[in-house]
Amino acid sequence: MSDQDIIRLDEQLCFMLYAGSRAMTKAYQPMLKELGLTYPQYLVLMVLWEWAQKRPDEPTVKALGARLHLDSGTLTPLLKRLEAMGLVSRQRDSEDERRVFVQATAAGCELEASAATWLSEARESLDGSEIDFARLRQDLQALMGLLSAGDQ
Amino acid sequence: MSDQDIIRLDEQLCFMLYAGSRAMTKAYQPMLKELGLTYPQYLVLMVLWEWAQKRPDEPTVKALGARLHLDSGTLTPLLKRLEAMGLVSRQRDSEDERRVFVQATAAGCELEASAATWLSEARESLDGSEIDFARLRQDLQALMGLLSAGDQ
DNA sequence: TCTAATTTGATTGTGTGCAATTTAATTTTG
DNA sequence: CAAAATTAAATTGCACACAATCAAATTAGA
Repeated sequence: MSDQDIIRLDEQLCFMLYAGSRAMTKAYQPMLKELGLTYPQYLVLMVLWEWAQKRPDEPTVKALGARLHLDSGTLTPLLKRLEAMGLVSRQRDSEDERRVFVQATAAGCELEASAATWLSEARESLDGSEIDFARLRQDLQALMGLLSAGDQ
Repeated sequence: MSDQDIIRLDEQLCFMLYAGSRAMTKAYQPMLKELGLTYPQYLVLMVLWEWAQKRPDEPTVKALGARLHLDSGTLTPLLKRLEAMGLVSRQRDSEDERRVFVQATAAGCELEASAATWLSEARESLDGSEIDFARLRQDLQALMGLLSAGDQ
């Protein structure tokens, strides 16, 4: 394979991932506008909803960052905005004051139902698509594993 | 399927796309640091390299935006930075002064060889992976088509 | 022709991402 | 126990993304 073909083919995967991610964000805009959230804010809330239901412990900023692959430089201001909106509460751990617990408030949890309704409607409109979404998700997960093999 | 399962499953695809895109960006950092570029700057140059070789016309900001799904609010400052680095030239069309032609300079074109070398080495290290990259790319392309069906 | 609509970039403002640094708290070591 | 190392958030600075708006140029219509 020539060097020029390599750079062309390369564009196909790294660029499709980049463009696909932004296209997905755009597809969520109608719902996000209704909820008054940005896409990353929605992802954070989604993790907090799941945490509230399935895990006994409260997530710290660090745990949230590990789940979303985001660092405190991104999460701290984002969480402060969610807190200002009354959707999230932040509380420093009294046992270890370096840590900050994060939790969805009642108002934050109420958004889950609206999101779920909107999503199940959106999903219906995708029925009949040729795309194997489960396989795509699995491939992306495998790719993540490969790409982040070197990370801590 | 319950509403709660829907919101859980949903996370798997929209989030994997979001995280996967950023993981890919991270994987390119060693090369990008060497070239002194950001990831979006690299994507822009990649399109300009391809344009220089395969198309007779010069791309305008609009054409570049259409190819990358980016608008002028993102491209204008990015292109100005590339211009300041001497990697790109911008010239207003004298026939229609609303349009601005963009071109990689000689210095900008020289980066292609380094990128190609780095990529072919990186690709070797992925040999033996279970992932079907061509299929993944095609699935992403199909998804893009589905998601951006409503866009102009 | 003369105005209205359209097109193209540029600008502005908000919100991420992330590298690098700082600060404060905790744990490890000598 | 005290100094050093480590850890968790926060802060800072830069570069995207993108909605909304603006300004200039062109095209279309009456």
